[in-house]
Amino acid sequence: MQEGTFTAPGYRRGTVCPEPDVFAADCPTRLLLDRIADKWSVLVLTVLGEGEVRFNGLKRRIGGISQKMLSQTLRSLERDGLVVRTVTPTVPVSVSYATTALGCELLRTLRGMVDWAERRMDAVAQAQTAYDERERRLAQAAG
Amino acid sequence: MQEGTFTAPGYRRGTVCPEPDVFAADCPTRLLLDRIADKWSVLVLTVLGEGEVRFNGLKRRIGGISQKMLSQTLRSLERDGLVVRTVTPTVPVSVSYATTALGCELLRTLRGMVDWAERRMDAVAQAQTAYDERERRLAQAAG
DNA sequence: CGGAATCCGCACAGATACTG
DNA sequence: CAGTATCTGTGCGGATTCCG
Repeated sequence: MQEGTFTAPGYRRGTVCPEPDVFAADCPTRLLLDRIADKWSVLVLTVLGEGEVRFNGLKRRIGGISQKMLSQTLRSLERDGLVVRTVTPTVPVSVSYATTALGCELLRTLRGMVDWAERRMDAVAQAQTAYDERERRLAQAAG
Repeated sequence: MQEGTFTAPGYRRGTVCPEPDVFAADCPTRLLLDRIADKWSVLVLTVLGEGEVRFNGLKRRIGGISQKMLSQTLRSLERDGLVVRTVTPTVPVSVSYATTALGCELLRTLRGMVDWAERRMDAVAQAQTAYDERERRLAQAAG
């Protein structure tokens, strides 16, 4: 097993790549991309971009997320240094989450993706209709 | 079931939301986000951003992708109007993929995400180490 | 309130084989 | 070369329960 110069924690497989390359299955950057190119991560970070939010606030805001996935996503984001968790020892305890500077930096590019989805949805919908129509015709022609 | 003004194909659930909102579990934009905030979609589009590529070219370039996932991802991207498929009737047949204008637009924001991952990997790795160390201490203190 | 722990199903992903 | 078809398993994610 050859050693590379580019290693990182959270990187669990057998080989190490000499430089950052998201296209290499075993590169740490690829594993990182797998985590951030994830719908829940994107949504959580986007909400946190609006300001500090508490656990159940996030859960209420993000439709369809389970407590488990929210918990897992938050822990992963915190471990990667993208989110900070703040515990206020009230009764019952109050826990809030916010983006770090690093998370904020990433968030700028994620926001572009979310905005694009909301802005271009109609164009995508048209493309889908056209595609489905073509498929339908082909299937019919094939009989 | 109330009708909204904002509907779209590929939208299969019971309710319809009146305006684009990625935080609503049943909004078409949310379903779109689920598809593009996906590691394989991001990697495929990123490769295609470099120019027209054939099926096996993509497969070779993207480490760890199975032919099934590549095929599914490409079909989904094509249906959403982000990618065009071109068949050249040679023997054997040659099929190449490229981004559409719409896909190119999305790609600009995706590239930001990929670049960020490669650029900030070291900061993330540091955060992970610190987090794991904190966890280790807490676990030890708890005995 | 903010989780952790447990159980469990099924959809998704991998592997393999086959086809035009 | 560029896929489809089929099978199989497994781990993701939902539901539920319990705790500080």
